[in-house]
Amino acid sequence: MKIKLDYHSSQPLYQQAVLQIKRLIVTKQLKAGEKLPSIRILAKELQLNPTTTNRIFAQLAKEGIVIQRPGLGVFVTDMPVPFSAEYIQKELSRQGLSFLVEGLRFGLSYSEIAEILDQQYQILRQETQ
Amino acid sequence: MKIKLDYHSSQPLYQQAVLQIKRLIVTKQLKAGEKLPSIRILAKELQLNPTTTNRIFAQLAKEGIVIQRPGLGVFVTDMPVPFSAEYIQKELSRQGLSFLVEGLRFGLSYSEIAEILDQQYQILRQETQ
DNA sequence: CTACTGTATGACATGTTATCATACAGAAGA
DNA sequence: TCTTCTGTATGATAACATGTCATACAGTAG
Repeated sequence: MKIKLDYHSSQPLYQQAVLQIKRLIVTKQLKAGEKLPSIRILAKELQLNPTTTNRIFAQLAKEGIVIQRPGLGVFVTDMPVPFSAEYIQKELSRQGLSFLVEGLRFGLSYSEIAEILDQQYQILRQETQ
Repeated sequence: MKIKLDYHSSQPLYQQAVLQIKRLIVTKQLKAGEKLPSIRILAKELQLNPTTTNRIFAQLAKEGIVIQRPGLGVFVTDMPVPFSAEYIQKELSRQGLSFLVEGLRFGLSYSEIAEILDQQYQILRQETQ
């Protein structure tokens, strides 16, 4: 599975993995219905404990992104996002504000910050299948 | 001090406060050289323990945003940001990617996500003095 | 039956978040 | 000098997050 973890980062490994799997999904490198590696397989691949790997999938399942089926495996769902528009707006506003304030604090202008966002989007687009 | 904490949020209180003080600084509601409330005063104001309040300032001091001076108080610095361009680029790219992937996962388009960022920026602009 | 899957539990270690209390030391003004 | 403000440092405590490790249970398919 196309996941790279930074084992020296201050970001928790399972959070890094969650983001990267979401990334694979939004870029359609992982499609709805597709099967992900099993807990034990992914654990070996990422050099993590199976319990930690399970936490990755449990987090994704909690957000309705995958479904874990005993005896079968973990699959990408094709359901719509189970969150209200208000929640989405509030949550993204919080993340956007944090991103923005950090950028301004670093001395960047708004257009420079927006450009970083655009850069990341272009990278995602290139990955998109 | 113009700080509002969400005591029911999953975000740590001290992190919320750090972000809000940065926000006051980038909007120039707090200017370079200006004195912030003392640890004990802010602690009462925010209903926090002085130790927790000190953590807020210690974090800001670590990022070079304020300076703590015994007997005097806490002051906004006027120094440039002590981080390399590479670090800034990497850090903001990470935050931007996370923001972007969350938004896409929520089913928003890139322009909708960019608009949320713009909304937040307009709010900041209105606060700016 | 076997071998794969996810699930559930406990034990454990470390770090974060936060409260509480106490003591120390620098700065300023009366 | 004395008092009172300031930040600093330390130790105890608690709950939770993060992560490892091991074991057992249960569902699915060949």
